[in-house]
Amino acid sequence: MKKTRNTTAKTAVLEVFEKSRTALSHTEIQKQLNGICDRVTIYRILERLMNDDIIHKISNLDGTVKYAKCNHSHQRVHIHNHAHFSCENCHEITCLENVKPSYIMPHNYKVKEINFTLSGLCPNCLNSNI
Amino acid sequence: MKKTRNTTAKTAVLEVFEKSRTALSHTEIQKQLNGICDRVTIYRILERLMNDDIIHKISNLDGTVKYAKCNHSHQRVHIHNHAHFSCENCHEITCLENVKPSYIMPHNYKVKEINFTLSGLCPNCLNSNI
DNA sequence: AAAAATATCGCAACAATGTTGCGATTTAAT
DNA sequence: ATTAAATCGCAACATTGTTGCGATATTTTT
Ligand SMILES: [Zn+2]
Ligand SMILES: [Zn+2]
Ligand SMILES: [Zn+2]
Ligand SMILES: [Zn+2]
Repeated sequence: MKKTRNTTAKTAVLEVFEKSRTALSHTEIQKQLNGICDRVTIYRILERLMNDDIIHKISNLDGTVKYAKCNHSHQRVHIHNHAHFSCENCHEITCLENVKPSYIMPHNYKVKEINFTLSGLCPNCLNSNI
Repeated sequence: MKKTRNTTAKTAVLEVFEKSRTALSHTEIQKQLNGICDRVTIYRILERLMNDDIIHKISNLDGTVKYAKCNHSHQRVHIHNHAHFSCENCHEITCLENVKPSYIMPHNYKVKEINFTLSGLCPNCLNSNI
């Protein structure tokens, strides 16, 4: 396994995540970075951060992909089994760290990862009475 | 609401779904149609079929999007709350009609749709001892 | 059956997102 | 300071999905 390095770009990306309450898409990250580095570099940084279990990927029903910081980084077995919420109005995606689905699988499947995304209206947009 | 029509292309797409045991991507459908119609037409047919609750969309963690026939088409309230399984080896995606997650949401969220996709190894690939 | 209305289609053009190769640069270890 | 390896920028490409518009096909009306 390669050893990852700390670079200016990587630090900048991490700061963007630190500042954000919600999950971020590649494009949103790029905008906030303000030209600090190339588009491709961001993709590569995101990949490294995922390998290092520092961020995780969230894939939404509409096909959009976002990333969020893991705030449980140092567990022995690192699994993202929490749910995510995607607001159809403001398009924000947030981690619901405390929402974990329970389910019963048929035999003969080996489950390694789950992706549980709920969509609808977030508290903000619900109150705005859309 | 527009009234949808039955066209050659639409019928052909439906036949492809009928023949398939697993969910299909736009590209896979296109290949099976063998040039019967344009790429764009397939997108438009898929959209119509989704509006008519004949197929549903499945979005995978790796960002790929597939479609599958609904085999519960004539319920009053049409919701896809079943899980899907995505095999990391053969990349097949199948509906697990009987697997439905239970979960507890915080207040103030209005959930309209869920997307629950599990990934790992399907029975076929598990037996092949990968 | 012919005419009118409208849903669908094909094509071309575009946009967004993600990937790859490679030489140049930066980082971390010696 | 030297060296090895990871990272970067750039250009080029691939894939996926969208839009506009004139042409075609289907359905409804007359
Ligand atoms: Zn919202
Ligand atoms: Zn999360
Ligand atoms: Zn498989
Ligand atoms: Zn399904």
